[in-house]
Amino acid sequence: MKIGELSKKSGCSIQTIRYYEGEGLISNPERTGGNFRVYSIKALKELEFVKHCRSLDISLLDIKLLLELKNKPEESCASVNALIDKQLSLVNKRMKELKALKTELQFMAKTCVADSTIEACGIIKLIHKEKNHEYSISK
Amino acid sequence: MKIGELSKKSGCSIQTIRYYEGEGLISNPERTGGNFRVYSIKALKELEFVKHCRSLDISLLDIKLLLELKNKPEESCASVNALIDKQLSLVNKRMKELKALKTELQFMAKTCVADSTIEACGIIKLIHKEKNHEYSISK
DNA sequence: GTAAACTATATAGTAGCTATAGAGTCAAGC
DNA sequence: GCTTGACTCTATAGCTACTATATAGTTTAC
Repeated sequence: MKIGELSKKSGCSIQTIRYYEGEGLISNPERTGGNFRVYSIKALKELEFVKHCRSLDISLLDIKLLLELKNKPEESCASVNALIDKQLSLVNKRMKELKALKTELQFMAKTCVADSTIEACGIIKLIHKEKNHEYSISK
Repeated sequence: MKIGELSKKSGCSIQTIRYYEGEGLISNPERTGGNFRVYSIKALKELEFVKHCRSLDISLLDIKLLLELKNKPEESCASVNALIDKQLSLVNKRMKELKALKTELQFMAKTCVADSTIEACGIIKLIHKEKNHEYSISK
């Protein structure tokens, strides 16, 4: 198949496929006489692996690492494990941040009574007042 | 004060301060004879406003919008409100995604029994098998 | 034979910074 | 007066993971 078909089957854009090739995440395809890329089912599998890793938010660099590890099937899988753990703690960290963000934004939303003017708007004042200290709910 | 002091007081890097200036998020400072930037407390306040917005993950574009709104104190604050609401739904969306991610990563972590080989590692297999369907916990 | 659909490469743009190169400025100490 | 070190200046490139564009060549259908 050509790149357009691979794109449809994989759900990756044509640009992204070429980009992944350039980054060495999928193997270089054969070419037709007219220099068009030709892909096999194996290539689709490769691409799907990368795509799934990306859906897990694994960085391209780490995906490369995983691919290298896949080529050493006899080695300990501790490194694969470590990578997933790292990914998990990344996700946990970002979730914490988002939760704090959410609380603060909700607090802001509450301080604005609709149909007021910007001058009187609680939100702008809030952004000004708050600095390093907590958004003083109590006290 | 000069940019180094402003950087320390605000917690923004020197580069970032110059970048914000270029983007029009803080006003252009006076210059000394030797072309050094000179800042006042007002400038520090401006920078803190931007920084606080950034800590709320508000985009530079939206911060610009907020700054414009601040200059029209007599207008309705509905737009400020809308901006915060937009930000909130963004955060909610990302939190959902992260939760799904977390569940999947945790599932993966469980499938790996330490000290196995990569060949036998459940994680790599999992990344291969999973496609569009759920990571079949039940069934 | 030609027009539409597809593909190729190269390059620039996105967000929000950070890092670097190369040069100029300023204050303190000798 | 001169040097040294700390600071600042601008301009440019780099980061991640793509997306978009320009320009050109290739296939396929009618």
